[in-house]
Amino acid sequence: MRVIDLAKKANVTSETVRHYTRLGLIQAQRDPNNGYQIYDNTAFTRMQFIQQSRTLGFSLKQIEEILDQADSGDSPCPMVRDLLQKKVPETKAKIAQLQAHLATMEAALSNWESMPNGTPDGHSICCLIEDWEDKKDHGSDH
Amino acid sequence: MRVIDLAKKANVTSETVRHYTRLGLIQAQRDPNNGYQIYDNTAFTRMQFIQQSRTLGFSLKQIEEILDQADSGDSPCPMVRDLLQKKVPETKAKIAQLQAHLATMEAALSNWESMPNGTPDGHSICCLIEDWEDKKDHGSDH
DNA sequence: GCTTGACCTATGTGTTACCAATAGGTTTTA
DNA sequence: TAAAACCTATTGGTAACACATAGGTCAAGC
Repeated sequence: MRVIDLAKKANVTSETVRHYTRLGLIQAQRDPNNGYQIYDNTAFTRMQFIQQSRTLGFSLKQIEEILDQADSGDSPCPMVRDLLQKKVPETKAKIAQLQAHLATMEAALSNWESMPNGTPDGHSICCLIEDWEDKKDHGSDH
Repeated sequence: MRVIDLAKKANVTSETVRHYTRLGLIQAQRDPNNGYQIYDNTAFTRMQFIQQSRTLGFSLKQIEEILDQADSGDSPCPMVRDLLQKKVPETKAKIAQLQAHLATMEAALSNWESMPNGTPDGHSICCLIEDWEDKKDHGSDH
């Protein structure tokens, strides 16, 4: 398989295949005639594995570690379990933050419905944001 | 005020102040003696405004547009309202995605409790991820 | 008077996971 | 045979800074 064949098979762009190859996540042989990258089914399997892992929220760096561990003969499973167990609370925190964020936006929008569009006068930049500002000091962002 | 004074007053790092200055979000005079940046209270007001806007989820690029519009004498309020109204559904979508993600992770973790740590044999990289893979095909991740 | 430490300057690099553009070589197809 | 579609490697872009570099400035203490 050449770049585009693997890309189509794995349903990604050619750039993504090249990117993973550059990072060493998948391996390729070289066609001696023209220097093209040649991929085999192992590469496709790894592509699938990478996509599974990305769906689970792993970064490419973490995936690299998982693959390295597997390549060196050790079972990456305990590591994977650990990583996921750490990701769960992180994801929960992110969700909570976004939800707080959303509440802030919706509160601002409903507050603003009754407010005029102030024309800047040198003191105020946007009365909507500045007036809303008085009502906070209880939500911490980050 | 010098960089660090404004930074302390606005509760950010000096780097952030310099960053905003480089982007033109806040303005500074130069001390003719040594070339240091000198900030006045307008800069502090804008720093506060920027932080308010960031809390509301605006990007620096959007904030730049808001400030530009205010600086050129137009009220940015309608634009701000529009931007926020667009952000609300985006944020809801992000939350939904993260929640789906979380459910995937938790399902994987509970599925894996009963599974062994496979040692890689050349066919399997991490049985946990690969076995779990069979059970999907119904959740689309972006 | 001089060193130390804390500050300042500008610039460049790193972060994430790619995408896009460049410039050039190769293969396929009409 | 020429154009279209592919390949190569390298570079720069994305967001919002953090950090490092190399050098200049300034206050205080010895």
